[in-house]
Amino acid sequence: MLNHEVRLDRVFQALADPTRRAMVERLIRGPASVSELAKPLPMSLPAVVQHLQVLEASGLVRSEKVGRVRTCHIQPGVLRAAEAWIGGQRTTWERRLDRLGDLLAEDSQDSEDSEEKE
Amino acid sequence: MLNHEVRLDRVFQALADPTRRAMVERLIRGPASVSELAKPLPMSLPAVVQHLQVLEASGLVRSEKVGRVRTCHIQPGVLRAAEAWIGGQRTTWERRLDRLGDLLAEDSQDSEDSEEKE
DNA sequence: CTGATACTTAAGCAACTGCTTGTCTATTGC
DNA sequence: GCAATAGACAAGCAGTTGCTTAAGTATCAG
Repeated sequence: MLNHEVRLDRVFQALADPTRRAMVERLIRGPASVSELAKPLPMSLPAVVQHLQVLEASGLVRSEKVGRVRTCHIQPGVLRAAEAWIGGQRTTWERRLDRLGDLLAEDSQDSEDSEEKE
Repeated sequence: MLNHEVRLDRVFQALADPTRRAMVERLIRGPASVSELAKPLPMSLPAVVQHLQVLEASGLVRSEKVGRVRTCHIQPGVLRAAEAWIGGQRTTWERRLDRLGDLLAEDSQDSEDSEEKE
């Protein structure tokens, strides 16, 4: 299960770099070899491979080598997990806003009864 | 406008640390002072302040000082921006799956006509 | 077999992170 | 005023990150 906290660390860490986000944006459109990934990027091939290792460690990307070419593809479930964490925070926030709204509504309607239960 | 790429960098970088995610999870339930934020965390107060600076630099959190206490609160729009980037990737992925599905459906129905347009 | 292709591995380096401790400055309560 | 509180500021330090260049290995094409 690999802790789930550590996994989120690695996913967000992986997405924190523009080069790696560009690689994700490329791979989301379909698999690619390492050199295809490297072609548009302004850096050496070993640098790209290192970014790829970060993406693989996060679980966002997998790759297999066939012959002399390594083909990389996205693992969309991990992307969804990151989205879910953020979404969870957002819904907590929205529920809190709702509760605050309810309290305000209560406050404005009761001038006859100053004590509410609890 | 502050480049939007750099902003995503900072947001994901901010979320990549478990301490900072814990601070976000705390603040999403309502504002808190620096020492309130620090209380559950196993580190010195200056360390917490440094994490707070990262969160502020990302735009995720704002704070104002009144008297001697600095009160921090979430800026939920920035959280939504990060969610939107991930969501955008996911929908691109899903559209791609749909297209692949369509192609497979075409392929399996036409044994009479081997050439499709383009 | 021979050269080109597609990576792989390793070492090195400047910059950045995530802490620490120590000191210092503003409030606030009495 | 005086002490306790809430935080600010700075230096230092081990470990990580994001590159680089240089040198390797394994395939494939002719």
